[in-house]
Amino acid sequence: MRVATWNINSLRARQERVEAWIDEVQPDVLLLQETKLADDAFPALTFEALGYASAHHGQGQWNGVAILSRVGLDDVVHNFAPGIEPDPDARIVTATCGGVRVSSVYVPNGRALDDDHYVYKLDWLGRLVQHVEADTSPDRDVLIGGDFNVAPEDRDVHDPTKTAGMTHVSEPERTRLAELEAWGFADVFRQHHDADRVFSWWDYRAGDFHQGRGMRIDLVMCSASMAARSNWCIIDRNARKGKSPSDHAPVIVDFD
DNA sequence: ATGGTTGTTGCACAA
Repeated sequence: MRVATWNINSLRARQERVEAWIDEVQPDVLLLQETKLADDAFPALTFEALGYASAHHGQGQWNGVAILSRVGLDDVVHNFAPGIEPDPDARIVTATCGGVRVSSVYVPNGRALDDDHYVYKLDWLGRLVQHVEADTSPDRDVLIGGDFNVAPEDRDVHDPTKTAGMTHVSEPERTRLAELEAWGFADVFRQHHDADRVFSWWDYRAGDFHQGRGMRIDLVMCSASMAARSNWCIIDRNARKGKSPSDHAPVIVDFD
């Protein structure tokens, strides 16, 4: 089973590219973030024609997450699981696909360490742990993929001296990721690669992509059984090239 | 050099 996650920074602006990429990569499950669409504008019929069932949790102008699956799609939960304080933003959707409990997440950016949005980000990551506790169990096949807006380690940013004091690298954010790992998740990219400075996001500005200035903030977090089944993981940086790319590259994982 | 770009029921704000 091939699972991929991709922050496409507006599905409307990226539809053609996304379809071409699906045709080339043939994911069984594709998690999308930042669709920037309301639910009634999500092109479910287009994806259905390509062989994918879909679940979308959107709000319009900003945010919006989706799951596409050609291996079944059941038991959809929009937002956090019942009983957890709902997020007014559309940032998480969960479904069971091919026997795996899958979530597509778009973690709040945080903006700056002294911004209220950063407090919201930390709280959101805490609620994500509550969500998996309520929704599933670490001894099951569980996968959360998406834009975590956190670089797990200094080797995941181009120059830690330049990002010090900024969001995405702060200790409280990394501690929240560690809490997810304590629950039972592993950052599956690191099961397969030790290399430093492999990125999934590059700012559009200042030629950052071509200068190699990015961060690895798009993660696939897997429960132990899924991590054991994973046999290959790449970040498809080719998808960041060319005309009108997203500022994120997809992460692809294959499972036995 | 605190620069630059992309997206949106845009004309400011989020990333």
